[in-house]
Amino acid sequence: MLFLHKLRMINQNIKIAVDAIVFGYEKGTLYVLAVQQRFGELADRWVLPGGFIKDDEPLLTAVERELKEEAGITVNYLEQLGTFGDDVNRDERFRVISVAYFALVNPQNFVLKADTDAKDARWFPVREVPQLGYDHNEMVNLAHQRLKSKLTYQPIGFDLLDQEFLFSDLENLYCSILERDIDRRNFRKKILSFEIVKETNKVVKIGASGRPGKLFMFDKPKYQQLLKENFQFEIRFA
Amino acid sequence: MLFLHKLRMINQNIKIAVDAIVFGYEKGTLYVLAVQQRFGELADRWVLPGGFIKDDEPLLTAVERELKEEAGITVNYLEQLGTFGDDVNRDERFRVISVAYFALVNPQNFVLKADTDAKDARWFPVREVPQLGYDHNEMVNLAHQRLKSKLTYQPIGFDLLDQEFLFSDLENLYCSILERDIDRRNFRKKILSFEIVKETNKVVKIGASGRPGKLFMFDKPKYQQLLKENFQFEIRFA
DNA sequence: TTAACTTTGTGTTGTTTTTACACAAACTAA
DNA sequence: TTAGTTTGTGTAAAAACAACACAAAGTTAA
Repeated sequence: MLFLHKLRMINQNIKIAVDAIVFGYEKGTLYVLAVQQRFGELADRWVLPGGFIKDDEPLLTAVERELKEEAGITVNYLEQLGTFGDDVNRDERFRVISVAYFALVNPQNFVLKADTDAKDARWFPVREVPQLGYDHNEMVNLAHQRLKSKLTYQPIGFDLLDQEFLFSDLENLYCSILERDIDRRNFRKKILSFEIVKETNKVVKIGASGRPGKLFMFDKPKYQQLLKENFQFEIRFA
Repeated sequence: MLFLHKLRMINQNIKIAVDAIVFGYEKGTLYVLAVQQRFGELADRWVLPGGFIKDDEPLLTAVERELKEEAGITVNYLEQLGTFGDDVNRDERFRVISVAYFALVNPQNFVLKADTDAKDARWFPVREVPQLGYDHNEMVNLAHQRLKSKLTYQPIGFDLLDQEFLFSDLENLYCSILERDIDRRNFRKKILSFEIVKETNKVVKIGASGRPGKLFMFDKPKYQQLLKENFQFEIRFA
């Protein structure tokens, strides 16, 4: 940290922003949220939701606020991804350092309402994200990698699903995000062995064909307790 | 990101700093680098090396510069740890958001020379780090956890050792940092199975007793090549 | 009502990986 | 030359993983 005698010399001209990479998942496709700028020379350009933080505002609060303002959503999972500040010209106007956040929403929050600040807010399939402003495509890529790797060592997939889900939903989520085949029996065995999902006694049929399936839920309290006991979630499949 | 019509409203009063948690390792003990502030009301207080970034300076450059200035060292490994900006009063003077970096040095760089800005620079055993200024103890804890977990899935331990090392050095490093016993035979088998360490043909005796051992080296090019081929480093022991 | 189709649900076996474990070789110091 | 220290090495039992197929419960259409 700087020392007091230097204080007078501090005259930084750098702004701080937050940006969020929000993932949503539906029927085998992973989506990323982007918003369209409303004003300025660069209006109409797609970017990640985000914005400058206020002087007295914690970083996390700023992200949550921007997500509300620009897309009208509340996320299910939120963690810091990383801070982008090595490219001094990443913003064309003046120097901005941005703290990027990684977020997941479940389908309940999948409905968007572009609000005051954004002209539009849309979900893009992660493979079809258009060119975004600033270094936001880089952020998306980094977040996408993070999602893939976290999926294997943290039970984070549940945050992309409804509270109650079919086992096949979970399995398809893993298959499609990790882009590999998974043996249904081994997957089920593995997940159940952790004892962090509990079976409801509801049975539903989804598509209009096939045998109805049981609904399951993530048992979060149980998971948190297991964590204290040195439990390690991990999924690795051939 | 903010939109242009709002530009006039941006008048952030927040400063940005970087801080580094630098780990060194010697003879079974893990050390963290701290510096003593030289000036100001809070002189003499121990803190992590770091400081404010310059307007046109990439974050990484700023950390490297501060490490040079305050402790006269160059690190062996450097990555972003996280950004601390949720506690609006983490700095008692005014709002500072700090990007924390995680760094490793090898014993060559273990010699410190407190330079212009710091009164003193010292290695503290990680278990005996004194109370530091700001939220720096939190940073140390987070970095310590990161080190422990990274050790198991990235060949990062080599960055804490001399370029040439005995197998027992590596083993002891793992034992002491992860705080668990490791079976010497299984460990050696595992590491060798990755084929990322090569044997030199030097043989040395270190302490003045016992059978001399071969020196080994980390084969970084080989490792980087294996990475491209989907190689996964991983160490997990009972 | 039955046959064809779709999706859920379940066990076993062979293979690979992990764990546990002990003794000889090379040197030093007394 | 004996006792002490550190390096170096193999095997067997246990656990985890991978591969694999068929019956049950429903729908739809002939």
